[in-house]
Parts: sequence; structure tokens; C-alpha cells
Amino acid sequence: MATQISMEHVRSLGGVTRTFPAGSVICDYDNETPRLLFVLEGWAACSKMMPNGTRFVTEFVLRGDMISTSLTALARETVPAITDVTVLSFPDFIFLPKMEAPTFFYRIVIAELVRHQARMSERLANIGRRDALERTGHLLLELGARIGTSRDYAKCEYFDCPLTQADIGDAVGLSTVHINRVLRDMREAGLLSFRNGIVAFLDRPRLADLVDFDETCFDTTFV
Amino acid sequence: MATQISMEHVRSLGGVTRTFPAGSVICDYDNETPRLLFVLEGWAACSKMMPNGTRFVTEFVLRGDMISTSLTALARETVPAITDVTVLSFPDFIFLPKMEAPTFFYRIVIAELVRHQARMSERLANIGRRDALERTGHLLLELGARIGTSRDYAKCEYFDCPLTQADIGDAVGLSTVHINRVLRDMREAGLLSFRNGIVAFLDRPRLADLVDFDETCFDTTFV
DNA sequence: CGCAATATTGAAAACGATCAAGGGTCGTGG
DNA sequence: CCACGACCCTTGATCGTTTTCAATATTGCG
Repeated sequence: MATQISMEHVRSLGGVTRTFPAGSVICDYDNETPRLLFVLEGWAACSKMMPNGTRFVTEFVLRGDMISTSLTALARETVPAITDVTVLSFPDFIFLPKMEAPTFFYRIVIAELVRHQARMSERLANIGRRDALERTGHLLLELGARIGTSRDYAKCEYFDCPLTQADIGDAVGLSTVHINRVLRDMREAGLLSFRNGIVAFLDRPRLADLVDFDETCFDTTFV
Repeated sequence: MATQISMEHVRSLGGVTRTFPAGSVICDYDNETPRLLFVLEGWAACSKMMPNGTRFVTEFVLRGDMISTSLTALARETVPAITDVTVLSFPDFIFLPKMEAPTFFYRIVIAELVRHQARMSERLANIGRRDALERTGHLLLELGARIGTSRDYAKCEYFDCPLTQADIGDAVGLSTVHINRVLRDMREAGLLSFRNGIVAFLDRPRLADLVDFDETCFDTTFV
């Protein structure tokens, strides 16, 4: 699987391992030296603080994902760690024009950017054109698919999820209160249960059909 | 400006010039050979058709933008031309692993992906956490900034916009009817006028302030 | 000039936000 | 070991924004 090969490559290049405790900030937009971080373990949330006081989460960062501090700076995002997060850190050769890297490193970065972009496209359509239940179900199916992939058991029927209902709301553009109601509805409908930090798919086929979930954009078998 | 340099580079590499008439499909997700397209002229709309019959526009493609047919395939997007669109077309060296390209080509592609991603992040927060007026104003300011940049007159107070109200609604996740009302409100408030294919900023500072517009993510002076 | 696409407006309905109050769980310190 | 506070979850009632439906202008194009 491409992701694994990439991560092997990344590890083979060395880099500095660093761990951020839950709640700390992995990167902010007053960043010093631009860096590329590859997440080895843990959950984080690329977040934008809105002037009206609300927050929006543009992406949950999981094991195997890349964080470009230059990109988060450009997009004015902050990335707090949700759990303890371990990363492999490299100087960002893209934004430091003097640096050169072997071709395959460019390809790893491009592959990761493309994957990320495909997910963002899906997310955009999700928030823009689906109702609350669809958005929420979609997000949890996405997270399940990504966690599953990185753990090599794609068809898991449950996964540990350290998110709060507020985190979910901030990612799909709904209020915490409404997320709570939607989760109850899905539980009562026998579709999905999220309690005590565990997401369980009670009827994944029906849920996937209902919320129109398509795994195409989570394909990692390219590049 | 970085974008221009990149486009110079791109042009210098040759590529095939092709023109698509308004209304035709530039790429669909049954694409044959993966290609990288660089838009020389015209407007297009990366669109997702949703199973509920609606459409969502993930991105308007303007002069200077890149289209990766592999990415649109992965994201299940169709890209219809809104006006006549002229592109420079290259085989996609990223998705054809046998191919290699000079380093600066990788850098051009990465820069373009990063710019695009920063915009998507902004767009996501826009749809997720702002109301109808803010979303709409934001989109039009974004388009103005991008058009302005590509034409080298950043502070233009109007620009030609070939979009319909339905296009705008599909891009910000609102109904056509509501876009119409919001445009009327903005016109009556002396903020912005959009009629007969021309967007005019009547009071750009006030509008930008009101909808919380920040040009950071449209910065093209990096890489 | 006439048709088709787009824009405009009103009225009613739906969906989600907000406000408010209470309940559970966990960790810390007395 | 219990008490307390912090944080998160849960539910009800009400309010507001946006959608939907429907009908009528207006514009652009052949």
C-alpha cells in the first residue's frame, strides 16, 4: 500500500522524532522554520479560529498524515494535539528554496497533498450539500476508513475516537447540541453508536448508503 | 510574482494547447491518460454531482490555475467549462511513475497544490461557520482577488464574472433563491453589486471587514 | 421576434441554532 | 474516602435563517 511505502521512505530519511502532549499546540502560524511533520501516532485537529469566536476544524490529522507548517501558516490554521502526538520532523525543503531533495521525496509530498485535497473536496461537498445526519455519518465513516487503512484492517466495525461532540460539530459546521441529537438519532436507528470514546458501526452498509459514502477518495493505492 | 514565473516555466516546457468551448466538459472521471492542465484563459467549475440531484462546486478554475485529471478522478469531480477555456496540457508525470521530470516542475506542482489547499481550507471554514451574506461576499472577494492577481491589478474595483446565481449557490452551499436575496441585500447596503455579469465592489473595505476577508491564503509570493 | 435560461419576489415550512437547566464522569486535594 | 470542580453529555423549548414552492419579470441568444 502506497502510504506504507511512503512512510517507510520517510522513516529511512531520519528526521527528528518529537512528541506533543494532548492539548499542546503542534504548530501555530507564527512558526519559526518551515517544517514537514509526519504523524507516527495520535490525533490532532487543524483548526481555524473565526473572528466571531467560533472554531472550525478543517482536518483531523491521523497516523500517516503529513503536516506542512508552511501550509498551515498560509491557511492561518492552528494544530492542537487531541491525544499525545508523535511526529517525525524535517526541514521543509519546498519552502526553503536553497534545499533540494531526492525526487521520491517530492513524490511523497505530492501524493500526500493530493490525498488530502481529495478528502477536502469531499468534505466541502459534505458540508455544502448534505444535512446534519449525513454530514455527521459521513465524517465518522471517513475517520473509520482512514483509521482502518492505517491499521490494515479496513473493515473494522468500531474504532477508538478521542473526539468530543464539540470537535465533531466544529468539523462539520453544526452546533454541539445538534451533534448530540444526531448521534442519538443514529444510535436509535441502529446505524452507529458513539459513546465513551468508541465509534461502533451498527449497520455500516445501511449507514453508508443513507449518507452516500464513497471510499474512492480514500484510496491510497496510487502514486 | 511566483505564479507568473511558474507559468513562464510551464510554457517553456511546451505542452499541447487545447481549447474547450463553453459548456463542454474539460475532464470527467472516466479520464483516459492522466494529464496536468494549466489554464491559460477562461473559467471552469470543478463540480461534484450529488446523488440527491444537487450539484456542488468545489472550486472555480481561473487563468493560471492547474487541473490534475487524476485528482479530479479521485475526488469524483467533473469540470465543465463555463466560458471558452484554453489550456496547456501535459502528461501527468506524477501519476505515471515511469516518468521523471526536472525538480522545478515538481516544485511548480507542489506550489500550486499548496495554494489550492489553502483556498480550500478557507472555503471550508467559510461554508461551515459563516452565514449566507458572509459566504457570498467572501466568495466574490476571493474571485476578485484571484482575477486581480492574475491580471496584475490587485485593487480593481470590479471584474467580469460569467457565473450564474446558481453557480454561486452551488459553490457556497446555498439555494439559488437565497443567493438572489443576499445579492440584493448587499447591493442595497452599498457593499457590492453583481448584475449583467459584472461584480462591482461598492465599498470593498467595509465589505471585507463585514465578511471577515483575509487575503493571506491568496498570497502567491512564495515558493 | 420568440424561446430558453436566468433573475426576482412572496409566503409557508423545515431545519438547525440558541438558551437554559440538569446529569454524568473523572481527577485532585482535603 | 469523599467532596469538589471541570468538562462533557443530554434534553426541552423557543427563535431565526434558509429552503422550498410557486408565480412573474427580465435577459440573452438564435
